Amino acid sequence: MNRKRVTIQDVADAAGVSRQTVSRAINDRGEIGPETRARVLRIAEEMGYRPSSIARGLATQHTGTLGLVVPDVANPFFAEVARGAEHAAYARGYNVFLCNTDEDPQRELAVLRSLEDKRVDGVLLCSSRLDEPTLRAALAHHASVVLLNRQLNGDDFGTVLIDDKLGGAIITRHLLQRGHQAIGFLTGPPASWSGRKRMEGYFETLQAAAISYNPDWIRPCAPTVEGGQAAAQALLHDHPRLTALFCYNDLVAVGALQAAVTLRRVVPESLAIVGYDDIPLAALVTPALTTCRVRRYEMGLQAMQLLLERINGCTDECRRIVVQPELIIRASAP
Amino acid sequence: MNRKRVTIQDVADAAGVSRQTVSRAINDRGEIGPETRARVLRIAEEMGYRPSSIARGLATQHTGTLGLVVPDVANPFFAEVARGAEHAAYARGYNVFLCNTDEDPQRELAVLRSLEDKRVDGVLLCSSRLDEPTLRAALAHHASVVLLNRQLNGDDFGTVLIDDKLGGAIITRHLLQRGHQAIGFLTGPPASWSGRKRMEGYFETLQAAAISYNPDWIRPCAPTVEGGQAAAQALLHDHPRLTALFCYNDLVAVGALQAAVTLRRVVPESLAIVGYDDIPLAALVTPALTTCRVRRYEMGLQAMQLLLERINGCTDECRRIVVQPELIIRASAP
DNA sequence: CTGTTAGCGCTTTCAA
DNA sequence: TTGAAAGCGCTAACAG
Repeated sequence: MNRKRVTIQDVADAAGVSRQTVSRAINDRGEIGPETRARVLRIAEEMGYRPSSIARGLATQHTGTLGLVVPDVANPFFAEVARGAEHAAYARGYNVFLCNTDEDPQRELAVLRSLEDKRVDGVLLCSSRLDEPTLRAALAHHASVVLLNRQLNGDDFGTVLIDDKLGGAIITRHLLQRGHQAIGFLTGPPASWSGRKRMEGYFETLQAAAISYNPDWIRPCAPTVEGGQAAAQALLHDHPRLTALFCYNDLVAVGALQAAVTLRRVVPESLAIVGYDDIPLAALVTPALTTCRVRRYEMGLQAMQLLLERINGCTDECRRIVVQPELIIRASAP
Repeated sequence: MNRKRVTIQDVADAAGVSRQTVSRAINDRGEIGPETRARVLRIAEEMGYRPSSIARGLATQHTGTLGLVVPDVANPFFAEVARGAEHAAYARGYNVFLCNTDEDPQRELAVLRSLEDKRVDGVLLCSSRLDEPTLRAALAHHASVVLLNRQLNGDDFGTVLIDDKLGGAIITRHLLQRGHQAIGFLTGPPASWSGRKRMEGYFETLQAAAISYNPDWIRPCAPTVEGGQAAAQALLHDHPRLTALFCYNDLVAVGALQAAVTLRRVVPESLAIVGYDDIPLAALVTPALTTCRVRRYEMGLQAMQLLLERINGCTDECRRIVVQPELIIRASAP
């Protein structure tokens, strides 16, 4: 089906020039006569010549490939980030390796290593779950790195962050304004940095309003519908007086919605529920979720653009992007 | 930050052997003394040596990379397929390039070409929107190809298909059994092959039951919530006597659900609605959607496994997988 | 403007 | 069992 590929040498022979000249023609370097150029290009085209990125990569030490590491592409959050990232990369002629970590640190390490072996020009690492020293070590051999949704101080990495503390504050303030005083908090995975930041926003807002809270109102949970369902059920069982639930993300909030049905708590009358992220689902469940919108596609796009700028030498200014979340009020916590 | 990479030569020098011997050690070929092997391996480890896939790829003509082409990763259907595909690839030590086509044939062509330049070992192409001759030409230079959700006869491609005709029949039969006779059909994009297949199942089932249908009950629509909303609204306006709606996918069905609210048609009492795919959303909207489940993760996984088998020489048996959809009965059409 | 000479880092012969 | 030579397909550096 596929005979041997045509190489630069084949084209050179057919055109009666050296490989160099062919190389110059296809790379559009100046130093070549316009007619030679045109002729070589025509012949290359006719022969169906396609330069091998692999050979080119070996020669130039640039592969035109990038690594995108996410916990799980099937998670709507990262799916959109991935889409934005891929778009930005495509626009600049890069291809991207998609890698799932499944939230498994071992796998994250393995993936980072394989990307290293593939000699990617840069890595966009989303929501890393590795501890600081391990992460630093794993990234040491990568030329350019952008971290999304994970902070690591003092290193030469680009960073894209959601202002989650602000998000936590926005939501808490909204609930306080609607008269809620006993607000439960499902924080997501214990290792989640964004979960902790949202919690800070929650704490500070409550303290600023001089409202006391009970540490037992705060529970970790898997960042899924099932996780939210289980955690909400347990929390509301232990603390039936809670009038509102601040959920780690929209999936958790949907789980909480289900738990509310089971426990015969009417939302929002007897229990207000707030999510985070504003995934498409948030507007489609009943009641629709009040949530904090994060522009995921734009985040992925900007993160990848940042990475590309850094690859192309800009490492000073091109350092840090902070994305502001935005309160979206719907029926679950009007 | 990152000094020059250590090469096989560096390791060879340090160990006082030839590059060959190092190569043999790391590739676990037999022809090497066990103690040399151990020593070389230890030194390589100490020096932090990582073989360059790129150089290896040039030498062996195998890159250990695969292409995954999807219309849109942010679409939950393809996100899950991508996850399954990536898992299968990872398990066998391959990396996968993620490429979005945005349903744009030009972009699909461009992406297939760039994958060719990257010398991927194989391509998993999902829901190609290219016409037959163009598709054939675009795939001609790829060694191994698996097509998912797209048929192309007589060529040396692996194929993974959903039995959509069966799906269409299953749904239609269910609706007939519940006494529906006037069943509208929102078929999705006119170019969609799966839409046509589902329609065939619909037709045949109605004919077998000697039920007449009106061609005007069948309407195309964008495969989105908005598309479903608009199309359902228009269709129900023109044909208020319809008692059931067969929707191209769950997103369209959710749109239809919204249209029903607008038109004050209570679901399912005054209008039954059925979706397709069983995305997570389907179980979470109110009323929950009756739908046809397609195991997307497994599809992606199997498709990639098929591709890997074909790459490793099995091209006769390893040809075609047909996935059976499954009726999931929920509240929207009990 | 064009060609020649060296690699890029690895594997694959083929000898020793 | 080990090593030397040659080459994968391309570009960089230097001549001419």
